[in-house]
Amino acid sequence: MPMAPLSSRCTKNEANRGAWTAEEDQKLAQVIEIHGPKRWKSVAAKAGLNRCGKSCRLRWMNYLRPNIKRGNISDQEEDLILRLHKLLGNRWSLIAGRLPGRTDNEIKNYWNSHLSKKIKLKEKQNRGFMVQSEHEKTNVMEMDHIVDRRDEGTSTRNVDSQNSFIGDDLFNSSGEGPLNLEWMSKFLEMDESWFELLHDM
DNA sequence: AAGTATACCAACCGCGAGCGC
DNA sequence: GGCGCTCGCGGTTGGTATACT
Repeated sequence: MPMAPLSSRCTKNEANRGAWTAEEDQKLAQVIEIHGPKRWKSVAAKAGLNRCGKSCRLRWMNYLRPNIKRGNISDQEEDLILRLHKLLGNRWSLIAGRLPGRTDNEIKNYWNSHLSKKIKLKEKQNRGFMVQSEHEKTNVMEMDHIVDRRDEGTSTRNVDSQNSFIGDDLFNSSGEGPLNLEWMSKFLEMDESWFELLHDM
């Protein structure tokens, strides 16, 4: 396994690791307020933090940034995550970009700890396996609730079939290779209206 | 009450892309 | 064009909280 470039790794001098303290948060926020969220290495140095720039960036992006929403992901947001994931796969930053106030890390965690399990259980149930625990039952019921809402109304169905088409097109890409890159770039340049459709569903 | 298993999530790691020199 | 630096992304780890036995 080739080593990553030295510049991408935290050095021995940047020894402070683990959970951030309130004091560190405050120092970081102060420096960013003055210098802006860029040049993370120098931000870390200016703040007098024994942390690498990467760590500072992550802390800012996931916790200290203004307008961050934390916890309590709503049904609507969950629904949107499911749809976007179906469409985009594990493109967490893109998905997060469509959920104001949510971070890629939070969505990734939410997916890994909640949604992926729910989906597996749903598939298990669809294959005819018994759902045994109360926890499993709750998960399946929640998935049913989301699917039911998605299937309400003809306009929803129409949009859903459009999504399916887009998703299939996106991931099948004329049968060769994992992605149609030309299509993907067009998709990423799409205006907001298509995503508003997702919100309205 | 104590030990163990599981769930959750903050933080770290490695990699690749973009940019400037 | 090559090199080094910086940034952003997605995968993974590890600590803590909670549930279960």
